[in-house]
Amino acid sequence: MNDFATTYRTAQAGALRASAAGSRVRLAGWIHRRRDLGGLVFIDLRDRGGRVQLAFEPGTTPPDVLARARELGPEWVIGVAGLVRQRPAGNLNPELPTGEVEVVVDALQVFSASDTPPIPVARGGDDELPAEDLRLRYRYLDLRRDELQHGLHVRHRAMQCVRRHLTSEGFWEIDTPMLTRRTPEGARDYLVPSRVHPGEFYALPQSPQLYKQLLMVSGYDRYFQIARCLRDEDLRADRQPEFTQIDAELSFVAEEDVFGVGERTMAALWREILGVELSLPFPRLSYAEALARYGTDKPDLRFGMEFQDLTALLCEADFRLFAATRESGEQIRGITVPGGAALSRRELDELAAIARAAGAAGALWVKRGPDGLSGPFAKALDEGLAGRFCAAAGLADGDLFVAVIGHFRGAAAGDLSRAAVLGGAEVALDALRRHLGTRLGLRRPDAHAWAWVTGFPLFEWEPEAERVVAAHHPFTMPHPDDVARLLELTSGGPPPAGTAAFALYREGLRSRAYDAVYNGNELASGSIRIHDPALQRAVFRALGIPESEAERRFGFLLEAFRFGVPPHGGFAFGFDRLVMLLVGAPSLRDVIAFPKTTAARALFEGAPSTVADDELRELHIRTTSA
RNA sequence: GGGGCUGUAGCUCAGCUGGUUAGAGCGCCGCACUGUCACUGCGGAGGCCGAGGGUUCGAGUCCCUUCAGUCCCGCCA
Repeated sequence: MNDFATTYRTAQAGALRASAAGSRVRLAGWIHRRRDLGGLVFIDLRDRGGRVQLAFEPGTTPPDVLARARELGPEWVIGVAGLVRQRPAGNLNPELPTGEVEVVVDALQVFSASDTPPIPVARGGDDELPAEDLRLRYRYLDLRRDELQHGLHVRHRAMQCVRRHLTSEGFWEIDTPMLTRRTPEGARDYLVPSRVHPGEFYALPQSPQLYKQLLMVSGYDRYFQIARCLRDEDLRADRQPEFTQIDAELSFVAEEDVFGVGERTMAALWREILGVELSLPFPRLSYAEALARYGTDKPDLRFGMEFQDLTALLCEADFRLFAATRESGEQIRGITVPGGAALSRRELDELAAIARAAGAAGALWVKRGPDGLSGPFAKALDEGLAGRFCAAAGLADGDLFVAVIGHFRGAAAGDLSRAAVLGGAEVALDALRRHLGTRLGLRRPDAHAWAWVTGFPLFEWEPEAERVVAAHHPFTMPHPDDVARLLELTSGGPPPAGTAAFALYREGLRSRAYDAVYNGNELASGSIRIHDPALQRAVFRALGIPESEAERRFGFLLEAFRFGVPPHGGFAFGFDRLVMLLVGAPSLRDVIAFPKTTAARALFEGAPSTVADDELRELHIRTTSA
């Protein structure tokens, strides 16, 4: 056990407890707050371990020390020596772990003074935080606060926990290059100019994807890395330009093997950090099922309120909007909200606005009270239809039903009309489901609803470019039931383009890609990879990538695959997001020591920055603006 | 690339339909105070109202541009 004793101190200030009473200590740290009562001065001394009260009192503290204590300001770094003693009865501070003791100081040394801090470190309970730009500009001060220190402590513990666990499952931690080759697919790369090769650039890795597959080819069997990844894309509260992944890859595995490793790792984390025992295995949910039941590939499974398709029933009603679906082929889907009839009229009106904001034409609601149904379309249901509607929707007294009309994705594969592909009424109903879940307190922070979502589509359609792209990445193994169809569609002939490509997409081919979802957050994704060169060629052909181009882009991986590839697959968990959720922080910035702003600027050190012309010349770079 | 919100004292904020000397709390400085722990009391200093332009007799307030932060859509294989 480390007691933090050094040349400057005998103990950590924040670690003092009643058991230390009676002993002499030397402490060092920052002045958190000073309370000068005239004859008597109290100072809260802070170090990484917490805070302890120092008492400067006449009689014990020498007069010159007491006088100098009056001159000290917040955030000065001092060292003191004195006696730890039990606080007088009635003067304990139950708020502080050190609150039973105090240190009566008899010697004081100032290591360094501090200017008045531009942002406060010691805050009052309900003070607002300073503006984000100031917090980032003075990050070293913000990091002194308990909340951020706690976030980084949990981050450290989580990292060690993951390393310990994966090591126990036979994984080797292997690091991979930061200077790598640009990949045209996917996110924008950060580029690094080469000085020795004029006009050539490295790219910083978006992920160690290709390297970890090469490690499998090399026979390393089980690899992991807590990997830094960099993507030059626009940011969000939960997206930073550089971020950290728990990246792992295994050989000779199928989905279930990968899921087992992933969920045992998460179970270890939740146990270590939250003391919560996750229930294993996580539920598995197909992508199609997730879309049909929740309208999203990352459903919040802490509560029900599943989508119900009542098109056939409701289009019988004497209601123009419903009847119109017989012509348009749109669907009427909705959710039953238990106890939702208690919502105010104002809240009910708000629902349509939420649906519109999410791209739907609106939302319709009906509630069931003691006197039957009421709401916008209640009158359109005659007694018989109303009865069948309540039975079908499971609508009990006090419940609310909210419906959205439109084209819903997630119908059976093969039923993907073009409108359904591009539509997205499910987005609106998902927004309503999440809104109502929050409103009714169903998204409890102490509930831990994990799931693996499987069988993601193999391809996505890019409408602007009129082409098919890999939904996950081009090395993702197609779903076994869809391989035959893929080979059939891509056998011979030129790569499909335009309508031929769209027809291929419309097949709804599935892949062996999967996500881990937690309380409505996507926290990991991965896949079983292709290890069969013929199948890989078929996928490239489907993607419209000629062999020569595939060779140019991914040559080193394809070449490696000619020399014996094991079946393999893996996952990557978003580590920053995990930590953010584990500590309940509102932003990724609170669990990263030195984060960037949403404009990808580093306010503390001032990056990015301009570079002198002669330095640019050395890198063979000429800029066109700024 | 698009949209919303924010920018007034070191910090957090108020400042009405445009009106004379721009306020509060915290912090800071000074004085008093022997059991405080967001100490308390009294006094004081502190403002280019993000920047630039415009409208007006007059702009913190209205308009345009721009910068910064933030949230969202697009984007993020």
